[in-house]
Amino acid sequence: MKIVLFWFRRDLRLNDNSALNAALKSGFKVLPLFIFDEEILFSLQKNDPRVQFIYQKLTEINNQLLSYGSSLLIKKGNVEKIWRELIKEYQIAEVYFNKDYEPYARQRDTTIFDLLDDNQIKVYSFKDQVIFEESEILKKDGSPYTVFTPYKNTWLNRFKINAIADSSSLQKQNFFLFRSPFPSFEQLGFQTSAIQVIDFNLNIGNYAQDRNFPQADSGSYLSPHLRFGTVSIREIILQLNAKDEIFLSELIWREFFMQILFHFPKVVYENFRAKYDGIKWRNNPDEFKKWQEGKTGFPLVDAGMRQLNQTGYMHNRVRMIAASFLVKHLLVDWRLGEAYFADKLLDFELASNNGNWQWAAGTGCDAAPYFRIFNPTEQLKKFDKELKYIKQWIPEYGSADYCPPMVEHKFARQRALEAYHNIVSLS
DNA sequence: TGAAATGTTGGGGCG
DNA sequence: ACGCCCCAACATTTC
Repeated sequence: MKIVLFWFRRDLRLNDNSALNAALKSGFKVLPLFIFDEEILFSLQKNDPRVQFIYQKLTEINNQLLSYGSSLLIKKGNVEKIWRELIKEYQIAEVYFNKDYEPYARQRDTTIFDLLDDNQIKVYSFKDQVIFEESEILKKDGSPYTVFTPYKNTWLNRFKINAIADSSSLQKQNFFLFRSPFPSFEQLGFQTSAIQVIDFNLNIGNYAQDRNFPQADSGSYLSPHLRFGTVSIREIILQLNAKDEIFLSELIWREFFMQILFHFPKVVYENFRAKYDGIKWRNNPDEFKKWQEGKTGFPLVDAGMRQLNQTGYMHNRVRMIAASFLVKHLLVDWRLGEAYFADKLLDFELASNNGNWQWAAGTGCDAAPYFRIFNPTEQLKKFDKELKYIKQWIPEYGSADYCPPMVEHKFARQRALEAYHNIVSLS
C-alpha cells in the first residue's frame, strides 16, 4: 500500500499545520515522522532542556495519534541515511513538510528533496512558521528590505486577517493505521533537565506599558513555542486585539530577521556591515566568564545572566543591556555572546538571536549606532527603580558578598568609543 | 530600543 | 528696585 510521509520538524503540533493538513487531503494514508537530527544533537548537551521539550511535545502528539489509531514514527541519526532506509521500508508516494528557512535546514532539505526526486517520490513543502516568507515582502525593485520600519509598513499593508484564517479541520481518519513503538527518553540517550519550558500566556493587555520593566513579568513566553511550532503563528495573530500593535510589531521583527537571514546568510558568521570588520575585540576569557556567570558587579547585567542560566529565559530589555555590556564595555566579539545565548535560551532562534546581537553591537542592519552605549546603572534607575528584579536574581545584593563592578563605566565607555571610532574613521 | 556633554533659561538669594 | 551670581531644569548637540 502506498502512503505519504509527513515530516515534523519545527512545527510540533497537529492543529493548523499547513503541510500536515495538505498531507491529510492527499488521498493517501499519512504516516507522521520525526527525526532527531544527529547533526544538530551533536552540538547540544545530553540534558539540553530544549530536547526534553521536543520529546514532551512528541509524546503529546503521539498520544493524540494513538487515539486516532495511528502513531508517530521516531528516528534518530543521520537524516539522509534515515531517508534512504525509509524509502526502502515503505511504499512512499509523496512527502510533505513545512519549510525551514535557516541555512543548514535549507541545505539539508535540498539534499533530501533530490534523494526523493531520484526515487520518483513527490515532495511538497509549505509555508507554515511565518505569515510572510522571504519572497513575499520585497521592495519595489524586488530586493529585500534591510530597514525594519518600511518592512513593517509593507507587511501590515499586505496583511489581511481573513487570508490567514485556516478553515480546514484535522481529517483524523486519514492517518495511517500504524503502531510503532514509541522510544523512551532514556532509549534515545537523553538526560533530564531541571529547566522546563513554561506555557505561553496571551494575557498581554498591558504589554505596551509594562514590557520594559523586567520585574513586571509582562512577557507572553511565546518565544519557545513559536520556535518549535507548538503553537501556530496564525492562531496567535488571530487572537490579538487591535490595541496589541506593539506586540504584533515584535512578531514582525521575528519575520524581518528571518528574511534577513534568508537573503544574507553570511550574517551567521560576519558583520552585516563590513565596515566594522576591523574592530579589535579584547575577548578576555576571564571577563567573558564573569559575564556568563552574572558576576560583573553591574546588577542588571548580573540579574539577567543569572535568570538566563537558571531558567533558560531572559527579559527582553535585560537582553539588550547584557549584550551591550559584553560588546561595548568588555569589547568581546558579539559572536561569543551570541553563541552563549544560543546555548542557553529556550527560545533560541538563529535569525532573531543573530539579528539582535548584531543590533546591539552596531554591526547589523538597521542597528543601534555604535555610539549608543547603555549605562547599566541608568537603565536600572529607569526600569527597576525598586530593585525588585535584581533582588530576585541576586540574593546577595547589598551585602559584602556581591562583587564590585569589574570595570569603571566611564572608562569602558570611552574605550568602546575609541575602538569603534578607529575603525569607522579608517573606512 | 541611549547617554554624556554642552548650551540656554529663569527663579531666587544677595548686596 | 536692580544687577549679579548660582544652579536647577530643560533643550540641543555630540558621541
